[in-house]
Amino acid sequence: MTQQPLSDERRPDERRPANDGPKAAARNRAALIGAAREIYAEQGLDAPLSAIARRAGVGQGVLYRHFPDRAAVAVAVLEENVRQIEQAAAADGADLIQVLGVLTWHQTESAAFVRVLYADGPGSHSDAPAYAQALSRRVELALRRHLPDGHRLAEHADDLMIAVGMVSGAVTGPTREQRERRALAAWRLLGVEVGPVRPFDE
Amino acid sequence: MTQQPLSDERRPDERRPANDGPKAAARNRAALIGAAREIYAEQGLDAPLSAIARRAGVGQGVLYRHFPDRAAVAVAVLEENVRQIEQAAAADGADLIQVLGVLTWHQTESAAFVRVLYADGPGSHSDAPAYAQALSRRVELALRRHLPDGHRLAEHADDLMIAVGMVSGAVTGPTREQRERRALAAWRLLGVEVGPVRPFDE
Amino acid sequence: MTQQPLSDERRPDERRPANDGPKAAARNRAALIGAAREIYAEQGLDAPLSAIARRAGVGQGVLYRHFPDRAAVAVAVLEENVRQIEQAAAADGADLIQVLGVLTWHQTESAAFVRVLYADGPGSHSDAPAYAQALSRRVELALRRHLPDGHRLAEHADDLMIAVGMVSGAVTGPTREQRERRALAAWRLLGVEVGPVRPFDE
Amino acid sequence: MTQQPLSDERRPDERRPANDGPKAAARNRAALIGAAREIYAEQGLDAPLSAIARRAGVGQGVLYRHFPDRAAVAVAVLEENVRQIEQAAAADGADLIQVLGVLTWHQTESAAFVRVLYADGPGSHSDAPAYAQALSRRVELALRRHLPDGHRLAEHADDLMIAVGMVSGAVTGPTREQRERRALAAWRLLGVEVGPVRPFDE
DNA sequence: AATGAATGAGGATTCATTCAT
DNA sequence: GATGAATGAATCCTCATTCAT
Repeated sequence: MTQQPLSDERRPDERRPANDGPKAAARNRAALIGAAREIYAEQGLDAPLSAIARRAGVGQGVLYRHFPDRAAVAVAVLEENVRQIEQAAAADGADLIQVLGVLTWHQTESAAFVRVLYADGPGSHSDAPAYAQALSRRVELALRRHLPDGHRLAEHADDLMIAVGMVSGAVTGPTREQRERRALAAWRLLGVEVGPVRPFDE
Repeated sequence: MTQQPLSDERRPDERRPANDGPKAAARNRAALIGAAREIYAEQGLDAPLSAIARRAGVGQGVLYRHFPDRAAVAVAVLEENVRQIEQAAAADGADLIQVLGVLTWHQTESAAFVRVLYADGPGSHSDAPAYAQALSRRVELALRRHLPDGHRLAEHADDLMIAVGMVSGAVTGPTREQRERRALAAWRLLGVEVGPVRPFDE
Repeated sequence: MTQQPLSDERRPDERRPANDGPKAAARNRAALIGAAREIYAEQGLDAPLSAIARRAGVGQGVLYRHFPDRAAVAVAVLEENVRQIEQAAAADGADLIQVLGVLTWHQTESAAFVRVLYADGPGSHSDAPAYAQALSRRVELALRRHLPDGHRLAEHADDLMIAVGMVSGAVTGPTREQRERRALAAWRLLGVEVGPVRPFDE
Repeated sequence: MTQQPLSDERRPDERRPANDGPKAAARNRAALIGAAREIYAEQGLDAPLSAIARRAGVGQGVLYRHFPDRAAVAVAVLEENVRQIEQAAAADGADLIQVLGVLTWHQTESAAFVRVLYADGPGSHSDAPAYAQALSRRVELALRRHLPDGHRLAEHADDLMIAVGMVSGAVTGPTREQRERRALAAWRLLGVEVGPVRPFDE
């Protein structure tokens, strides 16, 4: 996901055996989400769905079997991110600093992350905003669980998620490294300490 | 621009005879920029160009006569915003607080403002990012002109524009009022005072 | 192919159900090439691609699935012609006179034949001239295979294909019969004997 | 006409004074024909009319004042060529060889020459073929005037103009020099002697 | 359950032609 | 008469979505 694939082609290492047994469905779903994550990072959220199916090495029909519409794909990608953040929050000895590190990782991984999570302004076709909002809530809960009472972001109710949005807003640039640098600068401007920026893969 | 037009139709009060001769050119250009501003606010930057032409009450060809491509339209809209910010910065007795108020107005006016100005990440096909960057620079200069030496955002070179990006990131929501509330909360979290949020119209 | 269809409409006898599955692919490709051949003969090479798709009884997308661009369609049509010439050259007991007859048939069939094969002058935007040149070479080889050493067109290296171009240049007129008459006159002026002008179908 | 202009821009040396006196009309007509000749050579006969007007340094309306439709422009260009051929035929001491040299010059100058003169096959929208046919006749008369009785091309009635078409068919290639070489090879294959290939400018 | 071809609507773009100034 | 802006029809091209196999 970090290394940029060079083409739209199905990559050889993802070729699946001709085994079409019952486990294929779950495998396809996972392949689609992974492919979508890559394609989104490369082409943005408006990438053609056919590109995602191709990258996943499945037919277009399979994509529709698993996801009713375009938004559902994006949300599924996002859900994985959110689950990682929740896992980071639930891990032994987790604290806000650690969890923010994982959150920041995902913010810098793909601009898509943000555009889905906060897409409720003008321009959102609002087909699946409800679930996106639920995901936003889950992120908030994971963070708030470790938010000390006197923390800068604990003063007003909305401050926590506004800060998350702010950091996302600061995240621009062609490389992940540059985006991480800007994200960290943003947290610094907010006076908030952040742990190592990395995915959660216990 | 703030009040939502009810439909995509050409509004009756803008109907004009088929051909007003050369004098219509300037008028049409202005109408196109105004229409684009509205359409962008309503539908986002990916709105069909035909919708902009229709809203402006002109044929599609006129749009192409004035703007060679999609990006040129967005940049033209943005340029007006930037010019207002520059004028605010050049006004008598202007200070950072006033200028930030005008900047914030435009940030809350349209998500487009930001997506163009900071669109350099993956997903931007930007053929005209150079000019967008120039606009970004002009905003920075206008602000920096009033940035006192000991200011929070004067410490690191990038802090100023990162902060601008952060506030833009915080700006979501369906109504301008809600977006303004979030923008102000963002500036507060940054510890930066902002003047009245309003366009600059001397 | 020789008889002129009366209209651009999809002909009833070619109407097919909406989706015949994968097997339709080959059939559609053939239908497109056949339709293109007709349309080119009627309207010239600049005919709208939509007309070809309509004549073939398929959607526009199918055309783009099979042929990446306008030139690819023309080349596919041409390739069929060239293949016939090659087959005529490879047939038992073939001689130059026979092969020239088949070549001449295709020259009189459609002006398109020539314009693609020799289109390298100003006005050709040719993105795919390379393949067209390869086709030209294949025609040359098929002819040269039967070109006796002392033949009029064996003197200079370019004479053979210049002669082919010359005959094509002579071929004008609204009916195939008239074009054939002129083609034969052209070969006579060149002092070259030509066999019966007919397609090669074993 | 021979040297390739580098751009579509109006060339400085064709800038006309602001003098809009009565002689402007004739001057504009000439400028349009010259511009059309260049544009046809560069872009082919399907070039946009706007490019011709721009190159001529006049508004689009002027083009329509002088020429009712697209074909009329092409025919006007062609007429100049034909007139030169006629003048060459009428010149003192002219013979077939000289006149064919002038004809060949125009054949190599622009593929357009031919496409108009012989465009009566499929693909011609036949709006102005009558006048084109008249031009063709004028070329034929100019040549026939010097055609000796026992000449190769005097045997059958159509041979003369078929030969002209044949040479045009041989003329391909990106540079005039290459086209001239092929034209001369074509005349050689026809057993016809040709004089120096040059325009007629007594 | 998977495949990938086909459909067809939607949007981009280009020009011929008109016409107010 | 000249200008060149505006119109709008025509064409290109791309996908989202369906569906026979």
